[in-house]
Amino acid sequence: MTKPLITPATLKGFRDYLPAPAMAREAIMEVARRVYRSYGFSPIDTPALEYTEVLLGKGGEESDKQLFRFTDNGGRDVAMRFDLTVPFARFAAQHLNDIGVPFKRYHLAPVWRGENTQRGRYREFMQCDFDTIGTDSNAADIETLLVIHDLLSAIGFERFRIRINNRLVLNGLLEKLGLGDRASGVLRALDKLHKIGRDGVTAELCEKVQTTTDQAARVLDFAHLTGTPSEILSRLDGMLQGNATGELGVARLRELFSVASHAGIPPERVDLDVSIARGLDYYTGTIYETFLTDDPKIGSICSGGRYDNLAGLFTSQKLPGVGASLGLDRLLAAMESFGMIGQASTPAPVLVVSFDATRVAEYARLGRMLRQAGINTEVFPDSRAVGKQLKYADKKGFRIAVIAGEDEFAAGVWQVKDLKAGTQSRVAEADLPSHLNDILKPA
RNA sequence: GUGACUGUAGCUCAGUUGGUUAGAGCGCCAGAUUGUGGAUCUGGAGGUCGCGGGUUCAAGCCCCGUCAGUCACCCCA
Repeated sequence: MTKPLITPATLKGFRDYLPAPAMAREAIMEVARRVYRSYGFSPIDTPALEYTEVLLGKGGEESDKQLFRFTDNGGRDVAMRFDLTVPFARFAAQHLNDIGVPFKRYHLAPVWRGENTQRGRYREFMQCDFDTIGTDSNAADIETLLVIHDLLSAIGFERFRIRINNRLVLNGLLEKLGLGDRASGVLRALDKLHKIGRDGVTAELCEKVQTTTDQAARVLDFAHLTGTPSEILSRLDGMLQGNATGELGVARLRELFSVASHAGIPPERVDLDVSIARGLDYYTGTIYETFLTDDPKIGSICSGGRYDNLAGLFTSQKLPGVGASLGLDRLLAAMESFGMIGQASTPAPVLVVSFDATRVAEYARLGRMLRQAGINTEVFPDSRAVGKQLKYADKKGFRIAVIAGEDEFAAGVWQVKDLKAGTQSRVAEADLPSHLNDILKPA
């Protein structure tokens, strides 16, 4: 009588990571940590599960519907976080006395959304957030742009565009048009300009948002501004003249593009795009979206913006801030389609072949010696045929095999086989670390 | 959440108007090669046709449900 087998399966939108993609993911996380730390952001962590009331109502109705929500065994109404920003708001309010302001933190962690899946859209995915809270200064907005740029650049991307806008500009225009009360509907329609085009947006504005055709036309004229940031900004000066909100937005954008240029950000990587609005309701100032030139369909892979009052739900203390989030799993899906994920499934470049079963101690000792020299090394556990072990090394993506049998032990040397070059040489043990490093260095 | 398409070996796929033991390439395992991977040759293993029902003498193929993936909408990383 055999036990019925359980079908091994993962839930819709939840995925396993095999070694090669898992290593790519960890590598990106290490880059993100390094870049964030280089700007002085500190790590924090928060629980995956929160009281539902903490998460509800902050990201709008849509995110409420997407919550993984249930009653725990103690009868509490709980939910899994759907982003890292709302838990951060709770965290900031709760620990304000300890953290002080301004406060800069980064947070790399999975989040969960019960929405329909697609390539690059999962129900569990990793976000890499960084935020600066407790300051209104435009310097923080500018720094956010620099971080996004340095991050993508450090991951290895060259062809990407950061699209920037400022909600103050949009709000100023809407005030002038008498649409201030319908801002979110207008912004939502406008955000689709790149997708559904001018006529589509006009239709949505007139039908869903109930604007007049004249209002819709003026919104679209505005949204269709193209050119360099400074060209667009001069046009905006005229369009928003006399509106304090709009003028402030333009001034902040002007400073941002100017500083970015002085800081050496390549101009082809930053766009001023007055049509982007972001869905999330809590952004109030600068807005960022990042698209890969070679895979725009996968969506924004790093987005964020400025908000006036992060923690208003939790404290009367006003906490303005600005930040952004890298969508790690979405980025990884894009990298996979570019063939940017390596095929190696081992983090060790060196395999010590177990040639002679009576020399287990020698192989183990060598492995330790190489590790102490900073070279990741695996010792094959079984004394199988050398050919088998080399085949294993080849398949797993080891760069070097170190081999020794009776002859080598007698001569006091090791055979070093470069699996990629196909070359082999006899090396005295004392010279081994430097010899191996010479082979590994270019990679 | 709404709508559409797809699901056959580890992978990519073929499979006639429904018709007997479901095929190929690649990969995998073994051998040629008992001290050396990638190439070549020979042999071999591997399939509940996503899963569950239904129609039929007969279902990989038709119908319903379900799960998963993809695409669009919505939303967004």
